[in-house]
Amino acid sequence: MTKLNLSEGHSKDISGDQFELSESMEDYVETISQLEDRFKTVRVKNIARALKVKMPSVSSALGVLAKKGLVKYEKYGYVELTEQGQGVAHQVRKRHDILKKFLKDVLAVEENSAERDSCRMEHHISKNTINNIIKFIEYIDRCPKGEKIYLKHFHDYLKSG
Amino acid sequence: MTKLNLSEGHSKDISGDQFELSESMEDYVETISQLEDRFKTVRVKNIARALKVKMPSVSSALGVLAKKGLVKYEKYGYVELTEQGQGVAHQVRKRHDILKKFLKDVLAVEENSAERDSCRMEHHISKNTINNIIKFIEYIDRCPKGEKIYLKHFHDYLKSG
DNA sequence: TTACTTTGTTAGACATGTCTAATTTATGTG
DNA sequence: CACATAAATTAGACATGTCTAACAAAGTAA
Repeated sequence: MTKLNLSEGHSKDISGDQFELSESMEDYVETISQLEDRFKTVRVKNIARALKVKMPSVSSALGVLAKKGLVKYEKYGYVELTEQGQGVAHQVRKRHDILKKFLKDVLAVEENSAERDSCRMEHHISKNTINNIIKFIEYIDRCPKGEKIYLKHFHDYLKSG
Repeated sequence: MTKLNLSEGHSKDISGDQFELSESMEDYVETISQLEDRFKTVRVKNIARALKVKMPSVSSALGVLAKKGLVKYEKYGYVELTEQGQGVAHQVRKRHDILKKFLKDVLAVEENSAERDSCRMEHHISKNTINNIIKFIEYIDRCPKGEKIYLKHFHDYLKSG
């Protein structure tokens, strides 16, 4: 099970709606953030490959994100998220991770579907709903054991019918 | 609580992906279906108002949907879903209703957010995930009482913190 | 039938986001 | 240094889906 830092106090500001980013732009920010984590230096080519788009699409997106102040970006150079960009990325990734954890651990959706669905749904989920999902996971994790047993029953039920 | 027909055997074919409809086109089909239910005769103007778009957008969408064989549509006349269109509508609405019920009854998301979120997420949820959600609701509805009590505890926990 | 109102369509602009093809910049090797 | 290769950009096409403005059809009422 993926470890999630649910106690970090992100009950607010998890939806990242103060930047009015399109689904597509959220994906770029999220991907850049993941690449920064993995490789320390990020280039147009890497983003393109990760998102399965061509390089001109990335160039164009970086223009938009730079104008919004979310990436630092000099032509032909490396790509970096600004502080604000990192903030947005954090929110988006958190939504993604929570959703995925929920799908896997509670609804017993298998890895592939959970990843695909959380990728797509993360852009369309409200603050309220994400917060309740966080609470749900917290609740199950914290409560003595009854909840986990019932969850286990459910997962068995899924298999046996 | 909304009554949902979960026993009708829609474990398959709930995602409606055999028509490759865009989010937007799914919304049109869903809305037309709802209007047919409510008013028996559907016109461009009604669709426009329901979806908060202008009439030319509806005209254009109807052209696309007619070409795909999902609506019957003669210029200046009434709009009707074909059999296929009704099939798609049924799938989309089912996804919507299940999602909304889940958000409300399990996660205790309040009506407005639940409606908004299910509207947006319904387009991005896989067959697998929807099926597990259906099973989850079934499970809770059918099991003696333990599960409902834990759900109640969770909802209390949400309020009290 | 004629005039008025409502409804709907067409034409064309615009925004977003993608792509290919052509060009430019950067980089590495002799 | 000079040239080949890889990486990135620009220019421009295309698809989707929206809008406004202008026009056309249908319905209503004298």
